[in-house]
Amino acid sequence: MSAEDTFLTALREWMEASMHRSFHAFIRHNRESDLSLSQVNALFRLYHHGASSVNDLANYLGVTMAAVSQLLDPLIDKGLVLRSEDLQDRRKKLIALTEIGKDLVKKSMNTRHAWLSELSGILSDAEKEELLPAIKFLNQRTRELSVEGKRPCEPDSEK
Amino acid sequence: MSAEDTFLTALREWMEASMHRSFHAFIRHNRESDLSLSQVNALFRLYHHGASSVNDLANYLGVTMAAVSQLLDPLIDKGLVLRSEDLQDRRKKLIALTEIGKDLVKKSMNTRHAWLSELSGILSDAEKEELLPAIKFLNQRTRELSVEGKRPCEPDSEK
DNA sequence: GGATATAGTTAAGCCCGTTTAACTATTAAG
DNA sequence: CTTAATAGTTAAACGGGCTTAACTATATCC
Repeated sequence: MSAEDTFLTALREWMEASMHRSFHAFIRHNRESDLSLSQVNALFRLYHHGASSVNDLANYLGVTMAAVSQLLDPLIDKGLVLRSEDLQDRRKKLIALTEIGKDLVKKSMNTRHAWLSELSGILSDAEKEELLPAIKFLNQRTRELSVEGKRPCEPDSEK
Repeated sequence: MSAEDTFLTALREWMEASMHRSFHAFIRHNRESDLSLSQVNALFRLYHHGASSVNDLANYLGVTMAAVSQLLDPLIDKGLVLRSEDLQDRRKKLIALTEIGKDLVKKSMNTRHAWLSELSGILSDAEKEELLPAIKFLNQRTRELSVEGKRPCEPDSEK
């Protein structure tokens, strides 16, 4: 097994375990909220990508603009999201998170990642100190990957 | 900021970025398949937890047994899952992944984690070698965490 | 043995997220 | 100016996932 493969295998194992642990919390949390999966995904997209058009969100979520337009209404009513005109092109609308919306996303992420505290709990201070640089390094290099904002998503349909 | 906080913050940032990158691929992949979210979750549960009863799956998914019983039918038709009697308690059924089912889960995970290859690609061999012990260590300690979780499927083959 | 509880399936009906289609408004093209 | 294309909204209809309720079968308790 090459060094490349060993590294990828270890990384994949870490991701599988992480996703599995985070996912259950996510599904349950989502079911308890009165938001649909698409609504939650839209909020996360806005959180990571910044203000977007309805079309962007539709492409990202893989649904029609009509669906997005409708799923946004309750989000606006709840004050999670703001819908304003794009001054460059007045056909477009700019969808953006409000502070309340951002808080909700952060809270949701913390629920998903509650198990990380548990993990942190069984590590000694020395171990954490030793791991920290590696994690920070991974974060930094991941940020460099295909910089956000490059392209909302792949145009799988003609666009 | 305490060492504990610094560590947790770094870990959380890593998880947020990972989840965000993996999630889009997951949603799209899921939408393209003709499986519902619950069906996919059931398959993942079976993969990580091993053979389960209908009741177990219902609790895990947060739905009724009736729902599980119905969502399993197509999975059995497709040959992804096997439904057999529990010899200890003949009221129960044992739901288990077939080889085809395991392959599908693995394939799905690889799609989700495709971006890891991209990450690996921008790292030098020296960097990977330096990161490897930290990742392996995290994997090991995470495995110890498992209170709820059972053993995953034996990692028999690599794809 | 008889009563009750648990595990699972089936069918009917509901809910709600999505699509389709029709419409408005703005921009771009000829 | 006229025509076509793009962005978004709205309403109606569809479809699928879930629940409830009724039923079968096995296990447990007295």
